Amino acid sequence: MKNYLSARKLRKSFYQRELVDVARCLLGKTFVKKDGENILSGKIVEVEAYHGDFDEAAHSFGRMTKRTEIMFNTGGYLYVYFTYGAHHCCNVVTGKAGQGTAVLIRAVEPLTGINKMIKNRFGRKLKNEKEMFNLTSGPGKTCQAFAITRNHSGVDLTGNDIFILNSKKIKSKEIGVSKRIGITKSVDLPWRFFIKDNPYLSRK
DNA sequence: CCACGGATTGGCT
DNA sequence: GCCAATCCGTGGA
Repeated sequence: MKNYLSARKLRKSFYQRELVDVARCLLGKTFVKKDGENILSGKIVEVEAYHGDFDEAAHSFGRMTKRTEIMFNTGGYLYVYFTYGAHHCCNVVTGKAGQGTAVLIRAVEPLTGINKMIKNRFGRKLKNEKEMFNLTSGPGKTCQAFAITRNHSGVDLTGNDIFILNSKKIKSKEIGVSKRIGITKSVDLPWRFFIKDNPYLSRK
């Protein structure tokens, strides 16, 4: 197997930059979770940005609560929330203390630990090849495949459990931009970013 | 204490 | 394409 995991771990200085810059730069990077014997990893192919100051769709908008406290920390931590009584979604906290800025990981392309991801998602083997593209093609799916729950909210991304590895920067012309998905407020902000034509996107 | 709605998903029409 | 499932965070009484 190609050694996807030899690259260097992203440091706090990467995360503590401006929200949208971090969001775009996260595309193509390798999201990693150590899981006992397994190393689960995937290439980040779709993200969305959320901002506490003026973005009404953000959980951090207007107020800090116990749940969203981690979003107001300095960049470089994980924020995980539970929604619709069924799904977890994970975010990368960015920027400076007090900003309430974070990037939602919406989809990844599986790289290593794929059999474990399949087990976590479906509890069985794949029925067909097509199901590979249903493994991590959404924020809830990705958390399920990586077995990430709100117990992981607050994890330090410069630690050894969950982190992101550097990679070559994705070219601007390869990055698609759109409005965010599934929200009802601040719907017009063009803050969804994705790698064009990647088969693991949550939608085209 | 109670009511309400959600940064989604998958199944059914 | 439409919509129910399902639990918890949040805010108001």
